[in-house]
Amino acid sequence: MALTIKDIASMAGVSKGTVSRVINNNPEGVSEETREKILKLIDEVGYVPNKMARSITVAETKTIGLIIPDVQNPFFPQVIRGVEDCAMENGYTVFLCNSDSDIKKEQKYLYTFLEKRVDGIIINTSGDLNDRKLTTLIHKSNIPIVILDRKIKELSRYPGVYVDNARAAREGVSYLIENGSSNIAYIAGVKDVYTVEERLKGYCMALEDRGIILNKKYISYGGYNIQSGYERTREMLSHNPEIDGIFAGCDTIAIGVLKALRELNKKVPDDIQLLGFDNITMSGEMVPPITTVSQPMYDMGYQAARMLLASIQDKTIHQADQYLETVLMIRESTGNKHVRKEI
Amino acid sequence: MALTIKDIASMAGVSKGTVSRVINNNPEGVSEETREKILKLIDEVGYVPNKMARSITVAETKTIGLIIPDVQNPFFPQVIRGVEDCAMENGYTVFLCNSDSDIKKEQKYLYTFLEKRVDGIIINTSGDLNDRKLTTLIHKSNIPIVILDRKIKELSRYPGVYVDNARAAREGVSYLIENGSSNIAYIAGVKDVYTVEERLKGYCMALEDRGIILNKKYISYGGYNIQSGYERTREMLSHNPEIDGIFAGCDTIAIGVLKALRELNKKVPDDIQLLGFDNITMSGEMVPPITTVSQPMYDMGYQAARMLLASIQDKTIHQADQYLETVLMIRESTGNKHVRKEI
DNA sequence: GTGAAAGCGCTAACAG
DNA sequence: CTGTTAGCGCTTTCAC
Repeated sequence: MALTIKDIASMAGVSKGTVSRVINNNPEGVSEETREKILKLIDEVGYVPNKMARSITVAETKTIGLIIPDVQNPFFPQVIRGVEDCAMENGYTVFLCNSDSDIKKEQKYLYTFLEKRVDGIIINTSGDLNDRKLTTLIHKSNIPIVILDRKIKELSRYPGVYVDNARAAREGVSYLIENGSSNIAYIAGVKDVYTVEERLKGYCMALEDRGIILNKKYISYGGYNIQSGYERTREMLSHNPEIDGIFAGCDTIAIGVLKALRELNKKVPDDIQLLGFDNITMSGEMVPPITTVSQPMYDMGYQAARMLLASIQDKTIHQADQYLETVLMIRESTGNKHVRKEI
Repeated sequence: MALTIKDIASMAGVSKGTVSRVINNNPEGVSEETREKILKLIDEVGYVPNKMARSITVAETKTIGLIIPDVQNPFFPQVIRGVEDCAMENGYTVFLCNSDSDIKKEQKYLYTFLEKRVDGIIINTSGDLNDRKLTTLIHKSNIPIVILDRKIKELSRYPGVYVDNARAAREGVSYLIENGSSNIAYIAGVKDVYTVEERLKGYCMALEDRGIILNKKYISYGGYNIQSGYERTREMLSHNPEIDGIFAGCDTIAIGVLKALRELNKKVPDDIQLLGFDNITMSGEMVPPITTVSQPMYDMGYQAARMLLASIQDKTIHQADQYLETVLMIRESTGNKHVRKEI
């Protein structure tokens, strides 16, 4: 149906090889004259080279696969954008796949990536792949992979880009304590997820630093959504009215927490200080604006892609894990209670 | 390097054809016995069929391309998810591309899709493609396309899924008027964008319905972000302090508007009513929750994909444009001023 | 500088 | 039921 290199060759009265050299911008092996003639012809007749066919012979697709739990979670659009920008700058196109943190879907997508011979994969999962055969296939395929944000046991041999969640959480929770909170709840994300556990470590360390004894009742696991943050906060406060600080597992949860506090007539930060995590755009637009641990989301995506492209280009070098910096964004949901009360 | 169908064939002592029949689940033409033998072998040695190679011979890639302005705009994640879900359910993988509404990038991506021989394209652009040659290539390629949300002049021959922006805006603005506003500003999106102009029509109709004369000073065009909504509102109110209602071009803008109103100590809705558009998650979480025109974003994506897959399967049928329903989500940023004042 | 030929991994008749 | 053959559209030696 569509024009092929063969058509162009015969139309131009040259061989396929020559046309091939031209469309690949092969600098040598073709005279300026014929090159221009062919280029002009291609333009006139509207020939679009079939990259699929090229890919099969050169064994590279200029395509990378990206698996994330869900684009609808506000954390991801920025990292996706980082990945895509870097990919695009280097001539790669990206397959975007939402796994819903469902192992079955992750497996399916990974296998599809293998079938489609993507040049590399960036993946953010909730935990383990749990499929010995798949991981074997992946290893054997020799395809470069970089892990994003959450470590994966079966894929521990691959490099990744992370943030020091424990350190960041420790810093944030310490700030809460410094500003007068001592009964701090951790309205966390899903149990057993790497980042959730790391942040728990940080939370515990901060308490320990100040000699505050950990109260397990103050920890609640659940979904990464507003509703879940809202419900768990109401639940938490009904049982533990003494709570005067809340560390939310992510900003989306924090927004739900804030909603609950508003309904319960708790003043933020006077009655209860609130700390989020991520620094999604909306966290700064709430009333009050939420203090949060800012993650370099765009950069995480961008760096992951850079790393991946580097391993694609040189499969022999072993990339080292990369840890990006977080910064505590102090806004109005936290603050020194004593100072405030004195006003 | 990797195993090929040929390797499997020789290992199993059969021909490539037989292996091909097995991996394609071709129901006939192969005995249960050899089928199982081959399947077992494939599993043991870890062979992953090369879909690239398959694609070139069967002329289908099971891939679709999706172009949107920017994943980071909260409107898109849901539509992307709708597209992806439908694609995935039907065995397709999607290329996600962010164009930033930049014609050059749109052209580049479109050309890449042609080169990679995607089976279909879903596109949301800001306006015209402005590239006669490209559109010719697209037409000649005979590739199915569906337009998403915004009509495109050069691609008017393709079907799309839309919302009746004019009707929706008219309904929303009418609601503002019914509740006592008469000096209503339209803090719009980017000028000349299809949806922006359609909503303007609705705004004008609503005014006309009630005999309110259009004041052009009340219309402001600008970016789809919080900052822009914020700045334009301050500007607008400084020149036109009589304004008692604002129709924001989208919810992101509305959030910026709200921020400005808060700073200016304008009570919402008592002093100024606020109406948004889209119904992104956060619009319901603001204080006060924003009344907005709810668009079925996920469904728009899902239906666009359905439509596309239908045209892929049957290139001869001509799909009709599809208009999805909006609903006015009445929340607390609007309300009857007189009733409120009487309280 | 250019053409011819072989081959990439797979599918699709066509025989038998 | 299975093997053989001829491509699919392109790249890549290797001669000339």
